[in-house]
Amino acid sequence: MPDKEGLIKEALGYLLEEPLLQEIGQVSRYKQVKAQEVIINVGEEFNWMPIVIHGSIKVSRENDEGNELLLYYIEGGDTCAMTLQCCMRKTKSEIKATAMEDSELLMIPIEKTEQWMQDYRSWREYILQSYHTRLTEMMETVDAIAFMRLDERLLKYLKDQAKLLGSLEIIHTHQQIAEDLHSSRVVISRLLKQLEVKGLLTLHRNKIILSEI
Amino acid sequence: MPDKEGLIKEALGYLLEEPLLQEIGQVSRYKQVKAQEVIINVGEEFNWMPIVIHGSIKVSRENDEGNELLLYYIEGGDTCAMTLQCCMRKTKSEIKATAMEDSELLMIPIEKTEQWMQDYRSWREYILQSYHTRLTEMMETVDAIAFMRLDERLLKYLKDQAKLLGSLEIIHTHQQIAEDLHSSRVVISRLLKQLEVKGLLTLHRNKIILSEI
DNA sequence: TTTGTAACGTAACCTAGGTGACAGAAATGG
DNA sequence: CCATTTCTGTCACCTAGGTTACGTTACAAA
Repeated sequence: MPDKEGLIKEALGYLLEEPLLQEIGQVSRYKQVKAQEVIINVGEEFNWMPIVIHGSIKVSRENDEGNELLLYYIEGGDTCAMTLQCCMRKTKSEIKATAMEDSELLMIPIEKTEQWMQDYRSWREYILQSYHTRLTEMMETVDAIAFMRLDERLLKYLKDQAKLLGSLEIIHTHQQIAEDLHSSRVVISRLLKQLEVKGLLTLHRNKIILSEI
Repeated sequence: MPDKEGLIKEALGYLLEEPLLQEIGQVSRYKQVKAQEVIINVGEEFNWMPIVIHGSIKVSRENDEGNELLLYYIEGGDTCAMTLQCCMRKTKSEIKATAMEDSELLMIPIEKTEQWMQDYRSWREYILQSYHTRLTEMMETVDAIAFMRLDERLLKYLKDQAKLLGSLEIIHTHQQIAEDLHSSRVVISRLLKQLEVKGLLTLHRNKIILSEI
């Protein structure tokens, strides 16, 4: 177990009040997840509210027919409001959360969150801000699906990944990308090849290297 | 001016605490809007948080190139969390809100909302519930755009409208429908004709009559 | 009654993207 | 080393939906 208090302070110190940080230190559970690990799946119930203190999480939607679509990412310091609500109303999750890299989470027992809404102004703002960020990102997602062409979405996807993981090398198969964008492998291969011809990236097995962000 | 206290009690009485209802009565402004009236537009700032007490509001996204897309509806008793946040952070609206029928709104001054978050449990729950509902509806919208075919979306759209306005007669031109679904008039006419041939509806000038909900 | 206009119908055509099929290249595991 | 799997490239083909174009209705105003 690393220095939990230190990690909390580092990740959340600029967002939350000191006494709240201490409470978090007392009641939260520290958890490490490996890259590609599924943290929550559609239909599951969940009694802890996760806060990402290090790493990044991919949140996607999956419907009954197995169609999948990437919705947004959660980075260090963020939480997932959708999960929060899933906890508080004791409803089932409508989303799937997957670690994009090895990450560290704080798990907060839900019974605390309601109390903190009452006691801490910074907690209220944190939660509301989280909801707002998620809604805004959902809008961007809607924009992308509704208004952009697949090749533009693909390029945006690659650049987002690069920014998030801080590397121009994207370790993915075409199949994985196709799933995130809800397309098919053949189409992704085709469009990637076009982007390569334009000089925007180079293709390798399991790996794509962007020329620039 | 109608009996504002009565309206408030009727629309929000089962959601909010009595003392809060009284405060709302004191500080809110009552506003009537006509059908098709634009309540908020993209890029505008807004200093009041609206609560719909009667009628229904259509919320849509519009981007720089003038592309439009229907996101969700707000019905009686609901508020628009996106607007709330737009107020609290003093940021510009990312959405457009249009009255679908003659409607009545309560306008709450934003400086109250933060205070109420502290004082009233029912207010906190109301706001969080609103955010959650909006997020859930955004997910449904994403599902629809990403996974459904246009004819299915069109039928869903018509049924949603019928349910919302409580009538099988939908007063819209094909052009208006095309804008809400981000398609083109020709395509909508084509698909409507197909649905008519299948016996699911009948077509008239400015009007579509559904066979059933 | 005529005339102008907004709404609707429909045909011909185009393109983005999905599908199936198959071959070659790269890794992996005995 | 070979065998197997996994990934990628690239055919040919199909379909949903967008676009252009133009005619036909319905209705309102004069």
